Amino acid sequence: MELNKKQLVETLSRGRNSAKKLQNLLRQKLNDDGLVSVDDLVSEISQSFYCGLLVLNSCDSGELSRVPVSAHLSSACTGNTRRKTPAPNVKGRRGGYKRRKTMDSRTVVSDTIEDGYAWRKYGQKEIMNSNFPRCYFRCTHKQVHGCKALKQVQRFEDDSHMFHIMYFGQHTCQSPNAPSSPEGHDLDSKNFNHHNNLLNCPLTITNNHTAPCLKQEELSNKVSSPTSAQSSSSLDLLWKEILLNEYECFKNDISFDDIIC
DNA sequence: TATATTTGACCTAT
DNA sequence: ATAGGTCAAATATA
Repeated sequence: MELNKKQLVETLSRGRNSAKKLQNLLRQKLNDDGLVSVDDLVSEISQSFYCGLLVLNSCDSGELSRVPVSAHLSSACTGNTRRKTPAPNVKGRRGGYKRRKTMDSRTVVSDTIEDGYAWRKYGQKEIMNSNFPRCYFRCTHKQVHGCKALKQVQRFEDDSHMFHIMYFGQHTCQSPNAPSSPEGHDLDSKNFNHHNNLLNCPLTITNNHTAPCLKQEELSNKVSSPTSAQSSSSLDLLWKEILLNEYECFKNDISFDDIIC
């Protein structure tokens, strides 16, 4: 594990440096119209790598802290009082829970919890050694279509803009809001080279020990058309370098659960 | 009124 | 014993 962590630190560092290079390159090449959104996106990429490094470092130092829960994820603490009287004893009516295995799960690092699907929140928990609560969602169409898709969202420790999102199970519903490439459908590893999609893709990690995948999400509304800014072969090379860095993590069989202590 | 959210209680795995 | 995942009553909102 120690060796894996070292490899991960090196890989993330290289990825972050590559993103920085790309950012500098874009600043030279783009006009003012395209600069803002693309620049923001590259900053996010760089920030993602930085977050990963921070998480690793915080694991090493063992630093723990408790800070107030963010209002964004936890509007729970609004002072509203609920259940003035204790709930009746319902022991015996519940049971059958199974702690979920991490297999068949997918992890997404994104700056938004939106993914095009309709989710219904069913729980929230304070997590040990974590500044932010973990929120639990299930598909809104569970009742109608029996859709078993689940989602957990937790904000990153050291960066209030990024979310660690874990998906469990596949969407079996036909949600009208569902994106064309739902998160439940892992892309083939061939798509790793499809750089036209990459500007819009937050980092996705699968736990089923298959090839890494990338996910199309709604960051598309934040960035200008990738094709307009990617004619340069040097840009292609930089993107490939960033993606190869990501791929190396999984070639070495490092799962995200290993990173998040 | 229907649907969604909040949150304490309950349950299982470790 | 504890942490994390889920349930479900109470409450909020459209």
